[in-house]
Amino acid sequence: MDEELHERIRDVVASVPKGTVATYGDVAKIAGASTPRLVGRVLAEDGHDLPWHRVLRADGTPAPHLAREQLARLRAEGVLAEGRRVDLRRYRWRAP
DNA sequence: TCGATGACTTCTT
DNA sequence: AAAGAAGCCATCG
Repeated sequence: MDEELHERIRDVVASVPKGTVATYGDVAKIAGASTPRLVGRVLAEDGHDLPWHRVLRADGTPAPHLAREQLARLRAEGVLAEGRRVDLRRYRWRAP
């Protein structure tokens, strides 16, 4: 069932270390999702208990409606964002 | 069944 | 650099 994929995505998001961020594409790739859209969809549905704020887009810019909350939470974890863009070169998470 | 939508990415103009 | 289009998967009317 797709629950496994769901679970895998949640696991990957939960595996992102504090003070670090990951892109949807990376999460999708690591979790085994065929497309990053699935990650976004899963987070929108079951991401309420996950550090979804550590997941950004490929450009380092979060979604428009979440940007405010996202950047605030990231900043609280030590991730400094320039305007509404995060320095992925610096904070991007690397899979072990 | 078909068409539209969305926490996306990448290529081409 | 900025904008448009295509590709992708799941859900909803």
